[in-house]
Order: sequence, then C-alpha cells, then structure tokens
Amino acid sequence: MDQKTPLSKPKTGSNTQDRLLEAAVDVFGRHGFEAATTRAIAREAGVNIAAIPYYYNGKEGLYRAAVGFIVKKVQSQVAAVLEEIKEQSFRDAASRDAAFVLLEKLLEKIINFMVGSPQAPRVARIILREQLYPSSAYEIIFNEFLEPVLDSIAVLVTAVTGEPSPRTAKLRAMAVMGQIFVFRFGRETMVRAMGLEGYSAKETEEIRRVILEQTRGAMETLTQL
Amino acid sequence: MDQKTPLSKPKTGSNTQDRLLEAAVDVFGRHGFEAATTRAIAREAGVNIAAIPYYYNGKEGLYRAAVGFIVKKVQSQVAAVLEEIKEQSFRDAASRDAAFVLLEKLLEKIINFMVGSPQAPRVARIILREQLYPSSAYEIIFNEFLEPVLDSIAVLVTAVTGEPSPRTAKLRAMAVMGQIFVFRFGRETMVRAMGLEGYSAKETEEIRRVILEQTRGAMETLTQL
DNA sequence: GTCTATAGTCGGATAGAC
DNA sequence: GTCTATCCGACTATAGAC
Repeated sequence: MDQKTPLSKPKTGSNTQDRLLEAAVDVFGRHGFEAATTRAIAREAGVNIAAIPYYYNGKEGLYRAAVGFIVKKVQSQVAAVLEEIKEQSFRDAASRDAAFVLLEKLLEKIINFMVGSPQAPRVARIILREQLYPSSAYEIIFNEFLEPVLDSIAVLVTAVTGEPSPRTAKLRAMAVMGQIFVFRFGRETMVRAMGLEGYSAKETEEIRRVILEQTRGAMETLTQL
Repeated sequence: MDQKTPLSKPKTGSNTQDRLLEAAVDVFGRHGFEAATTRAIAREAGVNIAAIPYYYNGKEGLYRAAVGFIVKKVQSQVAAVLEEIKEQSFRDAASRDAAFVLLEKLLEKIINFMVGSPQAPRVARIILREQLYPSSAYEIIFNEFLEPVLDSIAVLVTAVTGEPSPRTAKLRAMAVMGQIFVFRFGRETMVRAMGLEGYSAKETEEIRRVILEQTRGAMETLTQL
C-alpha cells in the first residue's frame, strides 16, 4: 500500500497544511483561541511550529482557517433541507403541514450534529465561543450558518403559525434554536444534574423527543390565537 | 461626608480588596480567564499588581472569588421565588394553576437579569464560559444557581403537565431555560439578524412575551396528552 | 499594606541553514 | 518546504524597601 495515495477519508491529512488544519480544529475546540498554543497544535499535527506562520500567516490565520473548515462541515449537514425550504412558497393553506414537516426535519438535523455527533463538542465550542467573544471569524459563522438557519426557521414558523410580524417570527425562531443549543453548551450541567456519564444514543433520542414535542406544542397553541 | 463610611451601594469598593474584586468581574467577564491579564485588572481597580497575589493568592484565586461574587448576586435575584416554590406541595388539582403562575414568575426573574439587566453581559459570559470550559469554579455556579433553578423548574413542569418521569421533567426544564439563555449567549447573532444596536427595553419586553407564550403553549399541549 | 524592581516562564514569530 | 536556533515581548509571581 502506497501511503501517499490520496484516500477519500484519510485518517490524517497527508500534507503539512492539512494536518495543521485538523489539529487546529481539535486544539482550538478544546481550549479556545487564547489558551490554545501554536506549540500544542504543531505537536498534535506532528509538524514544525514554523509551519504555522509559513502556511497560515500565524496563529490567527490558522484559527480563521479552522473556523471556515468547521462551518463548511456544519453547513453541509443542513444544506439540503435549507434548499428544500427555499423552493417552497408556503402560500396556500395546505402548505402549513408541509412547513411543519420541514421544520421538524431541520430541527432533527441540527439536533443530530449539535447533540448527537461525536465531533459536536469541539465544533460547537468554537461556534459558541465566537458568540461570547466575537472575533473576525464570527462573520463566517454568521453568514454561512447562523443567519441562513435562523431565517429558514423563521420562514417555517411564519408558515405554520401565521405570525404576521417578521420580527416576532425571528424571535420565535431564536427561542426554538435555544432549546437545542442549551443541551450542547449546558452539557456539563445536564450531565451532573441527571447523573450521566455523557450523552449516549438514548439521551440524544430523549432530547430529540422533548424538543420536538415542546416545539409542536408552542406552534399549535400559537396557531389557535 | 466621611468616605470611609460604608454605604449600601458604593460606586467602587473602598478598600483594595473590594476594588480588585469588582475589576475582576468586569475584566474576566469581558475577556475570559486566559485572555484577561492581572495587569489590566490591577489597572482598572487602580491598585498595584502585587496586590493580587497578596489578597487572593494569585490570578486563579481572584477568578474564583469573582465567580463566587457574581453567583451570589445572581442567586439573590431568584432566591425569593425558589423559596416560594419549595414551600408549596402541588398535590391537589387546584395547585396546577399556582404552579404555572410560579413558573412564569421565575422565568421572568431569569429573563430580567439574563437579558434585561445592564450587568448581564459580563455576568453571563462568566457563567457561560464555565459551561464551555469548566474549571474549579464551575462547582460554585452549579451548586448555588444552576441546579436549584433547574430543579425548581422541573418541579413546576411536573406540577403543571403531570409529567410522570422526573428525568423527562428535567429535560423539559433544560429546554425551557435554553429559550432564555439563547438570547444572552446569542446576543450578537440576534443583534445582527434583526439589525439592532443592542437590547433595549422594547426588545427585552418582546423577548419576554415570546418566551412566555411559547412556554405556555408547550405546557398546555403536554397537559392534554 | 503598598510599592518598585526583577526574576522566571512561556508564547509567537523570524532568520537562515539545509 | 522543513528544520534549528533564537529573539522579543508579555505575563504572573516574588523579594524586599518603605
């Protein structure tokens, strides 16, 4: 076997640049920008520290590249559903049900990688950290992921409930997203409060059910208004 | 006026130790533990850097003191409601309405300081940061604030919906809290998505309405199951 | 209790050989 | 393109005068 042959999913990047990027996602995800050291990243990537300024113009450039990398991954998880939503117009009354189906579909996708996936912790930490302390990389996350998702949920909420104000629809969309994100950023709290070791498939499933039930409840009651 | 006279709300701590603590809450809240420097804290407090190891045994000790300080403040905001909840037993059917009233009361308290209060950003950042990167100070936040609040909401959810599983009740409580917290940790996203300058009283009020409406909807639908 | 001076450490970036 | 060696800056903490 020729180790140089490019595989579809190499265990680790073949070239220095890619290895650095992968290590960066990991280390920045675990420690955050300031606490992460270029030394640790280089060590984990198995390359020389000097390669960081060489390929990425320094620590900050590497960080931005890492953020871009994970956002692309995350975005790809919801891209198909977002496309479906854009195609529909939700004009007639029958489309209310279609909108609700799409809403559940989108929420499930987000739950799957925010709560259920094994890479979720490091990916989510970078995203959440940028919420708390926005850097120049915030734009990438907002433009490529947060805003499209928020807008799509708002569109669906409007179609489902008939909410007349676009402003209120966005607030509702944000609250719905919060129900999901809280299980990621508050994972430690959840684990301690319930005496878990972590989120297993069972917990992810329970979380999924609770979120979908409560969202359905909220939407239905609003519709009756 | 004697400056030494202890006032109920001094503009800034009279002694070195208190001034340091206040500055620490501010600087740690803005930058996080690693990025915050003892130099900046000492400068903001108007004291000598050497006072930090002297009074707090170093940067980490000061951080823990700051966390303890803010948790006590936050806890005091909800203490009265938590006490009310503990006193009730929620056994008869009539208590369902009482539970719902208390739930709304508690949520409003949390919204008020998590979204509406001017100190919210720095206080919340410290709390949220400990969720992402728990340190030894996490215990304080969990024991004094998160767990009591989570438990109380779970008790109320149980009383309102008749949810039989305590486990599920906690998950529901977490989701409800998420609706609130998302407006704090995702503030930057909210601001950009809606083209705001920040949360004014008007936005806080809208957020309050949306959260209470959606929570009410979720609870009512669950009751009918 | 508060200060100055400084020790001791570590991080990121660069220069230049190979 | 990758390495070693090194610089420079910034940080926390300590020693010791006052």
